[in-house]
Amino acid sequence: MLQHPLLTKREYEMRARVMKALGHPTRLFMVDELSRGERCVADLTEMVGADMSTVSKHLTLLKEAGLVAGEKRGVQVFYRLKTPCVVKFFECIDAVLHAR
Amino acid sequence: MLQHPLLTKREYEMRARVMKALGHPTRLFMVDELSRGERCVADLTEMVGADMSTVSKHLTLLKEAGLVAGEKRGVQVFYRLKTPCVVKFFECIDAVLHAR
DNA sequence: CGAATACTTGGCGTGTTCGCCAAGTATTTT
DNA sequence: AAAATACTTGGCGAACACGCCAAGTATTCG
Repeated sequence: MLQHPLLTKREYEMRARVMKALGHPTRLFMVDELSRGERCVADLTEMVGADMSTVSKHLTLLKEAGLVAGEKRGVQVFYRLKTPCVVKFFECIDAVLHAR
Repeated sequence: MLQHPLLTKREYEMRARVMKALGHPTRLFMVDELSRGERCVADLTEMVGADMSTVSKHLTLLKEAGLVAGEKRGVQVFYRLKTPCVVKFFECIDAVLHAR
């Protein structure tokens, strides 16, 4: 990374942060689910089967990575996928998995 | 994840493992570099600027995730990218980053 | 205003990741 | 066979991630 970096160190760090955000089964599930439409935290919590605080933290992490956005409507917060291209990752990942 | 999972829990775990492997700046750099052609560990070590043992462990992790393959030739080990489609992730990631 | 609902945030224990150093293996060279 | 090169593996401390519970905030409803 010292000599002739293709990108800067900081750029790789930023990219890594996005990939890291997707590196958890629960967050991957939520992204998959959000690709079908917006969901509120309570719905996701029920689907995931964890504490709501845990789900909320996962969503915060995804939001900080720039992958989702949340909008408060009344007492609920609805999350949606900001960058649907992420869904295309899955095809490639499955190719990786099947090639083993 | 309990009710009506789009995929099984295990499938999300397997996918997460692949994404996790890409969730580190050094590994992301190496994948990027390997997309240009095979490289031996010493070359990558010099580029990354870390201990060779560290780089070797990163490569092992990428290999276990199914992303790269290593081939020993003489005293060197050359790594190559097994699934070039991973490179396409970067476009989307940058879209995510620029959309913030 | 008080209670209820839907979330977020703080804190904490546990487990995982990451980096280096040191030691081990394998291949080539002398 | 000994030395050198190119790795890999083990071990260890520091930092980070993850889960739950408890407490806090915000909005709505009676």
